Parts: sequence; structure tokens; C-alpha cells
Amino acid sequence: MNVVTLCLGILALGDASGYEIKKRFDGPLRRIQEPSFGSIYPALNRLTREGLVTCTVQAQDKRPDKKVYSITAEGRAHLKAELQKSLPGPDKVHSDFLVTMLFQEMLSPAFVAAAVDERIAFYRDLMTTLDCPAGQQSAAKDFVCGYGVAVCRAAIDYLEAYRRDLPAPEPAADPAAGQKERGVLVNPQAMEI
Amino acid sequence: MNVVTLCLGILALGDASGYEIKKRFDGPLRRIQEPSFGSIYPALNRLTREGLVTCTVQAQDKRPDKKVYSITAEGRAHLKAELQKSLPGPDKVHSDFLVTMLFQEMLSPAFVAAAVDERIAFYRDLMTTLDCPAGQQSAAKDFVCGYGVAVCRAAIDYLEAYRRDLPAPEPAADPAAGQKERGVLVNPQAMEI
DNA sequence: GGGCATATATAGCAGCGCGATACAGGTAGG
DNA sequence: CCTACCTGTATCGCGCTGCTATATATGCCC
Repeated sequence: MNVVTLCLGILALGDASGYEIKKRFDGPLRRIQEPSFGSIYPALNRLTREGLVTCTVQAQDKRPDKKVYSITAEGRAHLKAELQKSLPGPDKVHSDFLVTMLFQEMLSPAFVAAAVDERIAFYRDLMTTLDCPAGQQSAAKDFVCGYGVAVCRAAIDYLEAYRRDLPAPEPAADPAAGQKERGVLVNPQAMEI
Repeated sequence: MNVVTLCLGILALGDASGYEIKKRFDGPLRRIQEPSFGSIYPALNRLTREGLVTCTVQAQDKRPDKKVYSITAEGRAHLKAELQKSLPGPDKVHSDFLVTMLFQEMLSPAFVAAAVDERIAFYRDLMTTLDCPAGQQSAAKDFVCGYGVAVCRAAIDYLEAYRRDLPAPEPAADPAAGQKERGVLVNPQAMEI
């Protein structure tokens, strides 16, 4: 799934400018993908070249002109074919948090505790973003949001249980906390993964 | 978190060759990141240049020579500093599955059902990979695996509940199934996200 | 009132990393 | 026997992210 198909999909749900497409991925959809301007604008140019979308320039008062894109009939057909070409592959996850936790034995306990706390706060925030639109919109969006909520809830539960077993936090949760020296791993062989 | 730091971290858990580093990310760690050879080998070269690891060539019988890398004292210090530089940012997720599900209203029901079924099977498989090493290894690895299991379980529960509400599957689950024509979205405005 | 951050809107560029490919011999299965 | 897969290192192209530039208007704090 590339950004071109992704933009085409968003445009299938309604006309939008490049900027608006980007904004859609700041909400609940940020759990799906987070394309950048650097990939969205070239994608829109390519879709226009290929006749899958059309572009209408809207002159705006005291603002740069807005390029609003609309999907064409060929675009809809192309999207449908692209999505059903093959079953979706596994998710690609890059988790700095889990990397940090994997090496936690060489970090300060204060830093690890702060990382867990921040992650819990992050998921709580994400869940409120996801939880708001219940039932009143499309079934597809409900499914995607509901999926996110279910996963968030599981993550929060797990992290809170882990947090309770951690030694006392104390150091007022400043990010640069915990420069206390700790030795290297006692038994590196035990860490074979 | 770049591949360079990631490789340094793996080497902090024990010596390894480029090939072995790659293999580590085929197991439970594939939920964290999946670096490719195209990024691992340049990363190891750079780490060697910078004196953070050393390289020993092991001649092997009837096999290509093996370059085994070991982390240095500077490497350990650099890794610790790098990990504690700032709290880990949010995960980056690319989910083709959720994109497909978001646009499910323009796809055939058979295809959607097949996608959900495959996803359930995928998570079941992932959970068995994650669930095996319980308690007998390092606390850090237990945490990472436990986290994966918790999230998997939540995803499976959610998907199975959704699956039960789906119309009858029938078409023998072939990937190219369901070319049955379906109209465009009835109410695009309702899909505002 | 001056400075700063933020929001709207488009666009280019450097660098990083994935996927594919190449090469080469060993092993195992149909 | 031939195909497929495993070990092992390495490179190349392409796509994408993150950063930066450019314009303009609004709101906020000191």
C-alpha cells in the first residue's frame, strides 16, 4: 500500500486538497498511516497525470490558492481493483518504545518508569480521540476506531500492571532523569532472542 | 531510532553477524522492527568505522566467511546515551489491513471476510511465537513478549466478534474471490474522518 | 507595539531504509 | 535429478520521511 493508493482512497470519501488529506491522518487514522507532504503532493500530481483524479483551483481570499482534488470514475475503478488485488499483508510496526524497553536493563529505572508513564498517557489520549464517534458514522469507520480502542485498552491494562511492579518513581518525572550509573548486563547469554 | 542504533543494541546482547542480526528480527522481535540487509550491512560498516563495534572474520568450512561483530566499551556508552537521549516517541504503524477495512464498503463481502479470517490466523500464529518463552528468560524480553501477547489477544477477540456479525462466508476463501459489482458509497459525506 | 508561535497552503531536497537482486556453495525433499 | 531453501555478504534503485523554504494572516504574551 503506497501513498498514491492511500490518497486515492481518501478522495473516494470526498474531495480534498493536499493539506486536508494530511490533516485527516492527524486524527483516528494516524493509527493506520501518517503520510507526509513530501509524499502526498507528488502522489496527487501523479494521480492527476494518470487521469484518476481531477484538480480544481479555488482562488482564496488572502490565502494561497487551494487545489481541490476529485476522484474520477476511472479512479474509483482503479482503487477497487488495487484494494482487491491481494489480501492485505501484515502490519509494519516501528516501535521505539519497545526497543527502549528491550534494553531497559542498561537504563536507569527512573527513565524506564517515565517512558512507561508517558506511553500510558499517550494511549489514554489516543483512546479518547478514537472513542468519540460511536455508531453515528459509517460501519467501516466504526470498525477501524473500535479496533484501535480495543488494542489501546489492552496496552494500557498491560502497562499499568507492569507499572505497579516497578520500583518507586520519585524523581519528579523529568526526561533527563536518571543518569545513575548501571553496569552492563549480568548475563548477556540469557538475553538470546 | 535508526537501524544503526538497533544493530548496536542487538550486539549489546551478544556478538553476531549481519545475517544473525537479521534473523533475530524474524522471531518475536518482528513486532518491533524489521530491518533489511540493505540497511543492516551499511549500519555495521558505519559502526565499525566509528569504533563502536569490532569485526572478526571467521573462516568457515564449506560456507562463506562469517564477519562476527562485537560491541566495544564506547559502543555500550554510546547506546546508553542514545536510548536515554529522549523519551521514545509514538509507534509508527503502516496497516494495509486497516486501510482495506476502512474502504470495505466498496469491496466485495467475500474479500472482506477473507481478509478478516487471514488476519485472525496471522495473530494466532504470532501469539504462539510470542507466548513460548515464559519467565525463563530476561525480564526485558518477557515484558516485550507479554506486551505483544496482550495486544494480539485483544485484536483476535475484536476481530472474532466482528467476524460473527459478517454475512455468510461461503466462497471457499480464494483470494481472487468476489468480483461482484458494488456501487459507490451511498453517502460519502457520512464518511468524513 | 514588537516579537513569536500557529495555521493555511504548496513544493523541493537530502538521506534513510525496504525490496529486489546477485553470487556461491550446502542441504533436503519430491 | 532437479528444485527449493538455507547460510552468508553485499549493492542498487526507488519510495518515503523529515526538514526547509515561501507567502500571508491571526492571536497571544510581555
